[in-house]
Amino acid sequence: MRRYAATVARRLKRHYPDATCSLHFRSPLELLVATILSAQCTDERVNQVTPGLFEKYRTAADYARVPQEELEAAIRSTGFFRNKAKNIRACCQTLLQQHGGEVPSRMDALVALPGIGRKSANVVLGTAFGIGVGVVVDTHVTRVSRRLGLTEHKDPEKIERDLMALFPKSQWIDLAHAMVHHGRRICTARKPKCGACPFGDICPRIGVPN
DNA sequence: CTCCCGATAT
DNA sequence: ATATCAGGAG
Repeated sequence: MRRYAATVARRLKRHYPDATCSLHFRSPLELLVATILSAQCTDERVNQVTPGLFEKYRTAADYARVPQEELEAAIRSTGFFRNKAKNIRACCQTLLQQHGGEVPSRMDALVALPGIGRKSANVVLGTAFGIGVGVVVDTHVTRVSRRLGLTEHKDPEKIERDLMALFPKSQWIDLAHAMVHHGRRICTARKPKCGACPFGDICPRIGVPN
């Protein structure tokens, strides 16, 4: 299984060598906000909203004092806009009260923020700070990992443990980015392009829908 | 488990 | 019409 995982890692690296976070951001705070917006929403849609958002609100203090309805209107098209606006505001209020207005670079502090779960914390740690304390397990990583037979689990935290056991820590950040890109381009949820898949010869679920 | 929710592909 | 999109909270 470890040998198989190494093969998967090598091919992912070969086919998605420049895979990186596709959310647009210039600071840990911008990535934190973009990550909250990305829940059940395409990164492409988030990237249409964030330029105007980041121009208008620059600091945690800006988000902490913006009226709820004003922020809702600015992020409406990303869906779940009431929850997301509430979380961004509460999140930034906590940043001001407990972290000097800065985004913390520790897992325990990040997951304690309202609206930030383990997945979002892993995104911020890995992409903004270069710290791979875990593996980002989102909808794409879940689907790709299961189809490739790297895990049998459905619970993201159990999938994360399986991936952490199968791949060396040095690969965790790039691994998730590559899997996300693979999940978007080839191993799609609805109609996977198995004919064009680089794992066509080794995938246990090649041609098997869902 | 349910709810939150708009935009897009199928 | 329905499934899905870099989820999280109650």
